[in-house]
Amino acid sequence: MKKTTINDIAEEAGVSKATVSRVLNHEELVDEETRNRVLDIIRKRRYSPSLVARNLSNRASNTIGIIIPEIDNSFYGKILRTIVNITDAEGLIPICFDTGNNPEKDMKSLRILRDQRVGGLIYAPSVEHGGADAAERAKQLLDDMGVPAVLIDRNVPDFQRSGVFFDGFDAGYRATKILIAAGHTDVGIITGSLKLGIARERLRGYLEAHEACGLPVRRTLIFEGDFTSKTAYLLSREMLSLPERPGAVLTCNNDTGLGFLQALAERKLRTPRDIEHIGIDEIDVFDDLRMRYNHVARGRVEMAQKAMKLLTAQIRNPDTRPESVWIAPRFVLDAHLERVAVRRGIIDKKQKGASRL
Amino acid sequence: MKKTTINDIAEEAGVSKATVSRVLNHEELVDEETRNRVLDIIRKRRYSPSLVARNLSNRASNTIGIIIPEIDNSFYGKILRTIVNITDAEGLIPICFDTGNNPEKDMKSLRILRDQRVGGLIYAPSVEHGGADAAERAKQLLDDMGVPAVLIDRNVPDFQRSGVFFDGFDAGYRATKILIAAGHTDVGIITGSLKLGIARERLRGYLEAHEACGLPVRRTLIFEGDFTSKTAYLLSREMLSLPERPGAVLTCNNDTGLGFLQALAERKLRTPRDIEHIGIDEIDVFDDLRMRYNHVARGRVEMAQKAMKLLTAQIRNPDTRPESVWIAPRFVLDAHLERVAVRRGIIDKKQKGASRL
DNA sequence: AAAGCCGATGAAACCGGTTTCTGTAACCGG
DNA sequence: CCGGTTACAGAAACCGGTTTCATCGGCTTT
Repeated sequence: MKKTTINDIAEEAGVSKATVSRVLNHEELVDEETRNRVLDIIRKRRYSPSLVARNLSNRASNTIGIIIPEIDNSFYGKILRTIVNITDAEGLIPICFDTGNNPEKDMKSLRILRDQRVGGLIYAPSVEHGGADAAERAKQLLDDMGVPAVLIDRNVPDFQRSGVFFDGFDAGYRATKILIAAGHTDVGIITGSLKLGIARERLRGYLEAHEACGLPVRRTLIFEGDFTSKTAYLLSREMLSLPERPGAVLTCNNDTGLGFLQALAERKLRTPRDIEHIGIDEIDVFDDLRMRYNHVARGRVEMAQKAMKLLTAQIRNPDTRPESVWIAPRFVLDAHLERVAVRRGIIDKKQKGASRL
Repeated sequence: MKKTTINDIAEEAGVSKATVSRVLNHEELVDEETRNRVLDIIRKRRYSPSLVARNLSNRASNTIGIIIPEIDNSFYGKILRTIVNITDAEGLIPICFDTGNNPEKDMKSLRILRDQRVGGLIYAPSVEHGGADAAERAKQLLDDMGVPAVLIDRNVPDFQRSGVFFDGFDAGYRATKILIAAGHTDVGIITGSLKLGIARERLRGYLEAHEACGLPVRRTLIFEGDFTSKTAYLLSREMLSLPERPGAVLTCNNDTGLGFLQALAERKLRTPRDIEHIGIDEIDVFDDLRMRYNHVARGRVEMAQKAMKLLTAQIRNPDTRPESVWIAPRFVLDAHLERVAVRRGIIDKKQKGASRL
C-alpha cells in the first residue's frame, strides 16, 4: 500500500512531473485543460504532496521546536497550547519536547531538533540547573542550529537570544511591598532553587522591598525550595512551627503555593485570618472553584503569543535583532490587600483585575 | 550561513559522499584510516545529517502525530507528557495538535500529519461532536494516511483501529452502586454531552446500577452537561435547589467535578456531611493539597503507555491486528465509602489505592 | 516570409541523503 | 601465473518533490 507520488499522477495524466508540480504551485503557468485533467486525477487518487520532500527541495522548514520542562504543569501546559494553536494558524508544525528539568534532556532535545532541521525554536531552558557547562553546551548547539530561537520564561543571559520573560523581580518586589504595607514586618518567603535565575530574581525583589521599606530582612524566614509542592510543603511546615512564625508569606510559583496551602490546612490555619499569603502564578482550579487566591498572574497566554510573534518575525526576516520582553506581573488580590496596594500606589487599577489569561 | 551537508564533508575528506554515508551508517564497510579521517572532519565541522533527507531516502518516517482536544487539561496534559517521554526513548519525534474539541481542527490536523508523512498517530477524536459525517471524513483521512493509529480515551467504533479507553461504563456503574450502597436512593448525575460516547457510557453505568439495585431512576436528577466546569456549575446550582435535592452526586469528569464543588461552596454545603460525591477523573491539585476527593482514577499514565505500546508494535509490524484495551477504573475513596464498597464486594482491595498515576 | 515573442510543456539538475552496482587492487589457493 | 575472493571506494540511481532551461508550435510584427 505505497503512497501515491507525484510521478504516479504525472504518469496517469500523461504529463511530466514538472507539470504536476506547476499545477500544485503555480497553476497560472499551465493550460486550463491540462490543469483540470491533472486536478481530476489528483482528486481521484486523493493525492497530497509530501511536505518532507517539498521542504527538502525548497531547503525550507515548516516545523518549529518547543522545549519546555513539564508539559503537565498548568503554566507550561497553557503556554504549549497557545503556541500549538498559533503555529497551526501560521502553517507551522510543532514538535515538542519535555525535559523534566533535566539538562541532559535539553541537550538531547536540541540535538534532535537540529537534525530534524526545524525552522525555529521556542525554548524554556533547564540547563541553568546543570551549571555554566551545560549552559555553554546548549548555547553551542543553539548556535550550530543557526535558526531563530526565542527563550521563554527562563533566561540564560549568555545566549544572546530573543526571549519573553516574566518580570519576577518586580513581582517579588511589589508583592512583598504589599504585604509589608498591610502591616506585616515579618514576611516569609519560599523560593525555588536559587540555582535558577527566575528564583533568584523573585528573591531579589523580596529583599529589595525590605530595603526600600527600611525593614530588616529576617534570614530565618527565607526558605530555599525547588519549585515543587512537596518541598514547599515540608519547608512550610518548618516555617509554620517557628517560634515566631511569619505573619505573611510569599510563595514563588504555583506548586510552591500549593505546598504552602497544604501545610496551612494541616495546621488548621486559614488565610488571611491567621496568616497573609500571596503566591506567584495563577492556579487554575481556584479559578474554576471561584476560590480566592491572592496571587501574581504571569500572563501565560500573553507570553506565548509574544514569543511566537518574535519567532515568526525572525523566521520571516533572519536579520531581526534579538529582543527581550518582560511581561509585567498582574496582581489578583482580595479586596483588603488590593485597597492597601492601590492606596500606597504599589499597583494601580490597570494592573489588577482577574481576567484569566 | 548554510548548513554543512554530506557533500561538504565528502569534498573536504576527498572521498565520495557514498563513503561518508557509509561511515555514518555502516562503519564496518570502510577502511579504518579513511573512516577516521572522515570522522575527524565530521567532528570538526560539527556535521550532523539531516533526518529529513534521510527519511526521504529511506522512505521511512521517524515522526508520530498526537492529536488531543485540550493540552492544558490535566488529563490530556499528563497523557501528552507521557507520550512525549516515550517517543523520546523510542527515537520517535512527536508532532502535536490541539483540537479544542472542534472537529474541523481534527480534519486540519489529520491533513497536516498526512502531508508530513508521520509514521503513526495517537488520536483522541473530537469528531463525534460533529456527527457521523465528520467521523466519516476523519476515518477516510485516517485510511488515506495508511499508517498505524491508536485511538486514546475516545472511541469511534467505525474506525476499526486500535485503541486504549477508560472503562467508563464500569466506572459509572460501580460508582453509582457504591453511592447506593451507602444508603442513597437519590443519586444525581452530571454528565458530559451525550453526543459523546464516553459520556453515554458513564450514564449507562449509572442507569444500569439503578436497575441492578432494583432502584427506580429519577429522571429529574440526570443533568446533561458538556464536560466544562462552567456548565457543570450552572447545572449543579439547579440540582442543588431542587425541592428534593439528591443525597449523592456523580460527576463525570474532572471539570464537571470542579463545577459541582463550586456550586456546593456557594451554597455553603460540604461533602460528605451534606451530600455525598464521587467524581470521575483525578484532580491533581487535591492531591497536592492532600485534600480528600472521592473519585475514580482513569489511569492516565497507564493509558498513554499502553497506547504507545500498541502503536510501536504496529509500526514495527504493520500486520499487527487492531486491538482495543479498556483500562479499569481505580477507586480512590474516603474510609467510609471504601468500607461500604469493599464490604458489598463492589470493589476489592486491589482496585482501590491512591497511588498517583 | 523571416524574425521575434509567447505560452505550454518536458528534460534535467537539484535538495541531502542511502544504496546498488561496478571497478580495482590486493590476497588467496592451486 | 591464473582464476576467484575479498576489501574498499566511487559512480549512478533513487527517494519525492521544485525549478531552471530548452524546445516547440503558433501568433504577431514588419
